[in-house]
Amino acid sequence: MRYSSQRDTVLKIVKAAHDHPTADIIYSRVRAELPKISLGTVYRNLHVLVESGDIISVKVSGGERFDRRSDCHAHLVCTECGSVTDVPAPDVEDARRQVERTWGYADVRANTVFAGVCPACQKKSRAAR
Amino acid sequence: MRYSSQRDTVLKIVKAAHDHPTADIIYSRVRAELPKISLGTVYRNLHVLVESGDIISVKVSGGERFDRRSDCHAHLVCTECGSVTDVPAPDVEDARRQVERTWGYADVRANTVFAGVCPACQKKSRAAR
DNA sequence: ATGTGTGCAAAATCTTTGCAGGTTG
DNA sequence: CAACCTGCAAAGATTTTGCACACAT
Repeated sequence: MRYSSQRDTVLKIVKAAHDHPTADIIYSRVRAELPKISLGTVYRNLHVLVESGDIISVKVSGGERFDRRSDCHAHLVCTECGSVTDVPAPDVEDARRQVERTWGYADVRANTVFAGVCPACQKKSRAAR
Repeated sequence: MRYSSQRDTVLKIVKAAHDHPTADIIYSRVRAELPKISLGTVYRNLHVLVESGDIISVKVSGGERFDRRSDCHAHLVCTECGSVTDVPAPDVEDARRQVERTWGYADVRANTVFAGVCPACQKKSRAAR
């Protein structure tokens, strides 16, 4: 993996983000520093960075989002507004190992996603009635 | 929700499937019985059926897949071939309640996805070397 | 009759890729 | 220099939607 200012900036932007941005949002933030960068390059670098483990990708309804934290944690998604929040990961190590053993899968990683309605959206839907 | 043969058939096909098919695969299976059905109708009905709780949708890399089972269980995804398998859900009830309480979210549901390399793909990648 | 559901096709997303030229080591 | 990376734009893939007509209740 070779140095490039584009990759460097993409990484910096994701590491600075606390809102699990989409590729498109990352694109617009990176453009503030590198106005000539292309969306294709952003996608290519995001995937390289996921591959290298510097960042992680979270699949939720609405598409792929990127996460500055690469350590073990779970996500809490609002089903109304789509916001994503980091939360501590529950311990599923026993289940993980059991799945690995029982189904013969290799390198099994576990991923927990909680989904519900965030306080702001609860308020909004109460007001609508 | 009103009756239609299209919705009825989509539901029947998903309930009969054990392979977590994509919308497109469901489309082709439904067409065996209803050759005139359109892909748009399949999408519309899949979402209605998810909404009503008859089936569930699983988001994995590569898109949305649909699951005949609507009861509590987890998924095991192969990162190579993308196959999806049902596995027993680990107990994350304590964590779920804690998230609900701590972040003030309503109706929080938990979802666990395990990802690894399936036995068949392990074999394939060993053969490649 | 009335409101839902459908087929069709166009459009809207979102993501990937071929290519020619630039950059890094 | 050789391998890698980029910008651009076109192509892909997937999902949604407007419309006029049909069907269920």
